Amino acid sequence: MLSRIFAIVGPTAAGKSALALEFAAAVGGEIVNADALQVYRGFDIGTAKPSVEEQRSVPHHLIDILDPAERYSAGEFSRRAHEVLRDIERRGKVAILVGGSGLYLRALWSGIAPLPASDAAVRAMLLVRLESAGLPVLFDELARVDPATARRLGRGDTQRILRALEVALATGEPLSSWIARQPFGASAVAMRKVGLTLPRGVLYDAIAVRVRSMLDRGWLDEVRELLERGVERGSPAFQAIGYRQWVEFLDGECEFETALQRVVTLTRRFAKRQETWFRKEAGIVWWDARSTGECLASMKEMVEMADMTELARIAKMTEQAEFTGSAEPAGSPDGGG
RNA sequence: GGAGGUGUGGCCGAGCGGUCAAUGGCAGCAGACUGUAAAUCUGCCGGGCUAAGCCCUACGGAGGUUCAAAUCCUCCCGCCUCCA
Repeated sequence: MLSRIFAIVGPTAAGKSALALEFAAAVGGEIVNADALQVYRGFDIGTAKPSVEEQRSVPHHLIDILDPAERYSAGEFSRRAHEVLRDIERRGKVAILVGGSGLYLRALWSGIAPLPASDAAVRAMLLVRLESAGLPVLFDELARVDPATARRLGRGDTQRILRALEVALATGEPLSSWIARQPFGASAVAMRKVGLTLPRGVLYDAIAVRVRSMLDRGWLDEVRELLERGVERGSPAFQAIGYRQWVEFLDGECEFETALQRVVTLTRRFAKRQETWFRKEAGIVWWDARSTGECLASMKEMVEMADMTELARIAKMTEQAEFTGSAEPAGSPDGGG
């Protein structure tokens, strides 16, 4: 069963999707998106979403499930992924998680604490206070209500300071005690983890090339359309790298070349952060993304082995059920290659 | 040909006699990360060491003035602007 769930991870532009597609086609698998932005409808080119043909050729899950204004989160992903995985397992298919959102994967792999979702009212109040009082004041407040978390966070970490305060205020219980009750690792979904990577320089070049190709495929038109359709510039989906920069360009706030350079750079830094994250994640088997043949073969082998042990198990059960006592021994776990 | 300006670490850009291996910013590198995570944040960032200290090489090049120069002077080289 372990061998029937896979996760293909690694930095952006390493070729995770392509490998997943090939693997899925070979073993009749289904792809589960583990990416924070591919969930948004209409944000296709810049998020490197699989094409419609690709999505038709292999079942895909957790793609295009939200409107740009809706919020996604690690917890939400984890819940939905559990469901999808259970479903795929029930159908006896191989599940292939693909994505580069480290926290999301960890939430699934290690079980994220059951924190309350973001509370809009509390959040709005905090934003007002941030505006009027400033971050240092909010940090001091956090140090009072949740000293453990305050100690952990940087004084300039607006995002986490707000979230920690939000949890404490909304639930009356500090974030640190929520986490203490169920830290990472308390529950887990086991799977085979495959990491795809490239030497830094090669990866950076690949990113530049891919950004260009996204433009050639009409990325700018896509952004233009989203704006025309009335998608708010501040909606969650617009935090995807590139989209914001193209909006600035389309709004006439910067030159095309400036925006382009910015997009490439941001993507590189993102890829670097992804590598930092996955590097320390335990249990990932790394492969050079330039030669995925071996990796693919290895994954297929794992599936075959899993199938065989499954067959052997079924055979054994059948044998026992027939209880013919001295019948010839049926299927055995070994076999040809 | 004449007048003026300018040349700083990978890039941009401060500094204009000592407290300068040189403020900032960018890029780069490393790290953190519990519902915004493609987000957010932190550290390092000339080289070498028996590293909270020391040594070396550095502010276009060569000289010079000073106890002391990226900072002042002379010449040379490159770039820019204006007048011819």
